Amino acid sequence: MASQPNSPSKGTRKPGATRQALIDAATSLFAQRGFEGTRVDQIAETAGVNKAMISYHFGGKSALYNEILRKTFADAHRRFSAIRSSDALADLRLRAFIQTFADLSLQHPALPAMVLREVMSGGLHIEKDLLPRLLAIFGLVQEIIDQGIQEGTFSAVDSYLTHISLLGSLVFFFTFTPIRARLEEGGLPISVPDVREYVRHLQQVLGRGLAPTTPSPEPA
Amino acid sequence: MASQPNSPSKGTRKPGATRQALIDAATSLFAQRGFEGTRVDQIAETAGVNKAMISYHFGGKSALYNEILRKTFADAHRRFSAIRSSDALADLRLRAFIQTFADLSLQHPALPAMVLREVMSGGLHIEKDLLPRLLAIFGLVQEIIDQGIQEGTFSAVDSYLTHISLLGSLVFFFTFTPIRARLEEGGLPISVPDVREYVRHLQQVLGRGLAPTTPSPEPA
DNA sequence: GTCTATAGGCTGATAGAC
DNA sequence: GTCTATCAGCCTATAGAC
Repeated sequence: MASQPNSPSKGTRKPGATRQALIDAATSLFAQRGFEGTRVDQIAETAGVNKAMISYHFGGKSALYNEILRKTFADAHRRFSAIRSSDALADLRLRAFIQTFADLSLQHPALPAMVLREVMSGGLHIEKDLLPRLLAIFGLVQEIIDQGIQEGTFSAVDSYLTHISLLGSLVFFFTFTPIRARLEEGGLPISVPDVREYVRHLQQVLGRGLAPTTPSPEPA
Repeated sequence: MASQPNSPSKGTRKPGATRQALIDAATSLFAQRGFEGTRVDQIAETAGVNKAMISYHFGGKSALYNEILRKTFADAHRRFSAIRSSDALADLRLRAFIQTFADLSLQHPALPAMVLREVMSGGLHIEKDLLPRLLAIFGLVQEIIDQGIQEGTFSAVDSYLTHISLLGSLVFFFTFTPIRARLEEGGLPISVPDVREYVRHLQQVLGRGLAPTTPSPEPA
C-alpha cells in the first residue's frame, strides 16, 4: 500500500505526500507487528521515502505512532457520538454500535489491533491525553446496556461484563480475519468470513441473549 | 515472581531451578510485553540468573518462547480432550468449555495474552508443529456448536462466527482484567470483576442467545 | 551448570549536503 | 523537504574460566 508517494525519485513532491505515505505505511505495519515489532527502516521503505523523514515530520517513531492513534480515535469518537446522542431504544443503539464498529474497522484496518495492543500493554505507548478517549469508546457499550436494563429492553445482566464480551468478540474477529489465510496454509481450511454476516450474527445472538427472561408485553 | 531460584549467589543450585526460573520470568514478561517487547536481559534479571543461561538452556529467546507455548498448550490440550470425548449435550459441553477456559486462564495467566498476540501476529513467532495444536483448541467450540445445531439444542447459527465470538470474549476478558488497575489510575473507576461471575454471565447470555427460536418440546 | 567478558549486528536518531 | 552518512546505544549469542 502506498509505496510510491509521488513520481520523481528526488526533489519536490506534492506537499504532504511524504507525511501521508509514512502514516499509511506505519498504520499498516504497526497493526500487523505492533510498536516494538515495527522497524523504522521498514516503515520508510514501505512508504517509499527515507527514514530520516520520520524524525523530520513527526519527531520519532513514538510520535508517529501516537499521531496515528490520535487520528483513528478521533474518527471513532466522532462516529460513536452519533450513537451516544441518539434517543433510540437500547436494542437499536446496541445494533448501531456493532454496525459502527464494523464500519470503522473496515475503514481503519489497524483499529482493532491497536485497541488490543493498547489494552494489553496497559497503555504503554499511548500518550496521556489519548487514554480518556479510548475509555470513552469503551464506556459506550456499558451505557447502552444500563439503559436497556432500565427500559426493560434487556435482562438484568452485568453491563461491564457484557461490554467486555462484545468488545472482545468484535476486536477478535477483525484481528483474526487478516491472518486466516496464513493458518489455512497450516492445513486447516477455514470458511470465508463476511463482515456483514458477522454483524448480523452478533446482533442476533446478543439480542436474544440479552432479551428479558420475563418478556414485557410487546405489541405483536 | 521467582526472582531467587535458589539461595547461593554462585555455584550449584537445585537441578532445573535456573531453567524453571527462566521459564517463569519469561512467561510473565512475554505475556505483558509480547515477544519483541521483551528484552533477554530483563528475563535474566527477573529470573535472577545470567542471561547467557537462556542460550544455554533453550538455544535463544525464540526457542524459550516456543518452549513456553508448548507447555501451556499441552496442558490446555489435555484438559479440552475431556470435553472433546464427552458425550453430553452441546449445551452442557459449551458450558464446560467456558469453565475450563477460565480455569486454564487462572492457572496460566499468560495464556490469553499469548493466544491474542499470536493471533495478532499471524503466528509469526510460533513454530510450525505448534500451530495445529493451537487450531485444535480453537476448533473445539466450533465442533460443539455444530453438534448443538444437529441435536436441536442450538439455533442454526454460523459455528465459525460463534466460536470466534466466544473465544474473543474469553481471551479479551482475561487479558483485560490484569491491567484494569492501571487504567483506574487514569481516572475511570472500574468495578471489581469476578471470574466466577463472568463464567456464569457468558454461559447464561450465550445459552440464551443460541437457544432455538422454535424451541423443541422439552421435558418440564 | 553457571558465570564474565566480549563480539557482532541491528535500531533509532541526527548532522549536514543538496 | 529530502537524502546520505554516521553515531551511540542496545540486543543476542558465544567463548572460555570456574
